[in-house]
Amino acid sequence: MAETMRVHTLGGEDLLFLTDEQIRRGIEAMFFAYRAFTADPDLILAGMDYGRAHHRALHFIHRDPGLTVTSLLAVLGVTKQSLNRVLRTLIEDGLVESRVGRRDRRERHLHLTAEGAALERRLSEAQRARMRQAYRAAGPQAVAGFRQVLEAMMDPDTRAQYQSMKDLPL
Amino acid sequence: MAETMRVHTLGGEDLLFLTDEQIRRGIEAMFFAYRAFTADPDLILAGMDYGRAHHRALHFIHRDPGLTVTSLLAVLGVTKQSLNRVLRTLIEDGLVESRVGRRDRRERHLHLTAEGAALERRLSEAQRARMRQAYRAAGPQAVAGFRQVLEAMMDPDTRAQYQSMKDLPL
DNA sequence: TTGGAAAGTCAACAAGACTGCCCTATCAAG
DNA sequence: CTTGATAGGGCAGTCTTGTTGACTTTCCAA
Repeated sequence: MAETMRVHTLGGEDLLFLTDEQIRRGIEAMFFAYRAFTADPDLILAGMDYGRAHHRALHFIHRDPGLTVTSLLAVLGVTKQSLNRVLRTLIEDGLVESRVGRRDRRERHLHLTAEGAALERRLSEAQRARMRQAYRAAGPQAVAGFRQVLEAMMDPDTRAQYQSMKDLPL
Repeated sequence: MAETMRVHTLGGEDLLFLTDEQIRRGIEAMFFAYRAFTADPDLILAGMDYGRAHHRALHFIHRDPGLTVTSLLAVLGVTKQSLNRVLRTLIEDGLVESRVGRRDRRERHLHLTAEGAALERRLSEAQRARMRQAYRAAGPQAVAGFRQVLEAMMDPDTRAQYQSMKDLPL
């Protein structure tokens, strides 16, 4: 409340966008958009025994094949035990392969099987279709701003990780 | 995969931002940013008996005091039973007041008590602080783009609801 | 060689979503 | 005044996904 309607000017640029009300609008937009963002893959997963967590695991294994359980843990930001349950079902069902590390045999390196890659592609394509449509509707300049704000919102560690991921082969 | 690296030009404007890889980056940005977005309120809630669901209820009751249970249901997009559990604890703990409708006595109109408003403010301020910092870092043009993309991503019904909400008194 | 640290697994529990079914109170229309 | 629809609530049970705690296997360094 304190800042509501406090509008300034700085270097000739108005700061209307920093009003509490404007920020609240952004918060709500984030909530509604994220719900839509996850809706399509969730619908596909609903039939199977899988959920959103499986999708996330498939996504990051696809993006960085051979990554270890610990790395995946760090990216997903969940506990080892939580990930393990998800990973176990994916391995049992033959979607993910877990290979013992050759240099360090404590490590498990994760890869998608053909079947796993197929599901990943299906989920990913559903999600990308919505994203692509939103990008197309909003245009390149809006997309650039979208990405800027999202990056600025991340925790510094996550942001560093995110930015370094761009180097990975897709 | 089909569209990877397919870059076009349309009216002199490049469509690099529609590459599958670019869209994947957007998807990951969305995931990481949303995690940060909910982190601060979650931390506050962690100590109490409440969770994210309580925060959402408080937010929308604050934004639209006196709304009915059914309206709140529609906004949140959850089932009656799921909301009911949350609402019951909030009412029992004296954060939310449920008033019988005067025109239609079947309806329950929801209001925050002083205590409820205080918690809402505390949660909201934590979330807004991050948002404000991100907005400030990215600048007004980026913020406009951010909002455009998020709106384009929503389901049409949600978008209509979201856009009409701007008329509500805060 | 032995002891600590790291990687991963198993078991049990909690939050919060869901469905299905049942109930009351109220309203509105025939 | 009855009857059907609507608003709200409750109970039981399930599922996903997060948590903590305790355990095994493996590695490495003193």
